[in-house]
Amino acid sequence: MRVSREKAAENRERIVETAARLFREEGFDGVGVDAIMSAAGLTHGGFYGHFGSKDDLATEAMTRALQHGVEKQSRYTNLGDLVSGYLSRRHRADRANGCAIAALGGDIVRQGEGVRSALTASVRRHLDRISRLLRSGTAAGRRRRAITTLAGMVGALTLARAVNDPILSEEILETACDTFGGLRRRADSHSLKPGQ
Amino acid sequence: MRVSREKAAENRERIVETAARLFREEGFDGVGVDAIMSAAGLTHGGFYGHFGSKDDLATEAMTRALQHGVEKQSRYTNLGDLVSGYLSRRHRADRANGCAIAALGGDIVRQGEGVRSALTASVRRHLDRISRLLRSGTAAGRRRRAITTLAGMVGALTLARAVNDPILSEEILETACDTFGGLRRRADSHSLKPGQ
DNA sequence: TGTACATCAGTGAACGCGCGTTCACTGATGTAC
DNA sequence: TGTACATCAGTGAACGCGCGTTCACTGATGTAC
Repeated sequence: MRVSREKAAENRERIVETAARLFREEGFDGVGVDAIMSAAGLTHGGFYGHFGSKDDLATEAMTRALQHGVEKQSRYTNLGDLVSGYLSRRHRADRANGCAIAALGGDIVRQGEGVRSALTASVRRHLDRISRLLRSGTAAGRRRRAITTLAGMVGALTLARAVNDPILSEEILETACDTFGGLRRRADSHSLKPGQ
Repeated sequence: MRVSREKAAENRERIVETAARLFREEGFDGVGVDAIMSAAGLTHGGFYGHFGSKDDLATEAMTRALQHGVEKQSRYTNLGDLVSGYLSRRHRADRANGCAIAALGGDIVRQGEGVRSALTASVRRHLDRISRLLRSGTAAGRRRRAITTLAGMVGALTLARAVNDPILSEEILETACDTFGGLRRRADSHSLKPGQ
């Protein structure tokens, strides 16, 4: 059942993309080689013709997912849109196609250096991206705000997903969206009224 | 090799505490029943005398870890200390005894309802705690700031741990610490200088 | 208080299943002439 | 362009290991008298 080189390359590509989705959805240990290959429309035996090990695929798939994330953020031309896209109900519900840092951030510490380097590069680009969208302040100040904004986004999405209660989840999403997106920045950062 | 009831209760307790540490360090799938029991100074066979399944232990251990987290935060009397304790090098390095939300937040979505309910309760208590430490603003404003502060803390710790480069990690930790802890609140939230 | 027996916490071997990985095989693709 | 052969992408059975779980057994603890 040989397949054309072109088709084989497509298959490999599809395996990586499928894995990138499944890993984000189920975690690294939550999905097996068999499940990935099936989801890609192949059988598990062919896996090692494409990759040296499941770990190798994990590295490649994560790198891919992180790249997608950067590309997605690069489309935005203002911070409010970027943040409300990230902190949306859609993103909260769709782990499989969403931010790899939020989906697997906690597990990435235990992954190989390849994945961690890819993540670090991705974080840097996100920070540059956000920093560029900030309209005011010094370069250093914008850098700091980029860091706190990214941290706030990742943390808020993690919390909104982890929490059991839809109302609290919604509250987290909306509040973080308003604050980090810029709507409530001044109002929330310190008291409106003097006294106490 | 029967053991006194008191000793047996201690053993059970030690299993839960050990599991709470190991799960945070290695993830739910990263550590087996055998490893947990060994670390607790017992053999794996006795496990099912204490728990119905590994999942049952996971629920109990996570609940415990989350409680510890709330207790730890409750000791602080001002926000700056709380945040700089959370966003410290020590906490970054010590996943095993640190915040369960940051360590396992991404995996908790896939856990049972028991764990998620415990996490939700824990988030609520953290928010109340932080809200109470905020000195200024309306109740609603403090609530919002509590949410963005918690999100920022969790996200910053996750990023600082995940990132490969110690310098970037440090920068994230310090910036988030200053901003969410209150030191740079006004300076970062909007431009210091008019123009541009 | 002391003795005899029942209980049961913990032990370690064993089971079964799933998962990562290997391998002999198939048959379509690619290539040499 | 057509034919003959080599290559190799993909298949599916099989292997081995680890892990969650079970179980017969041990011997100290708890209890009844």
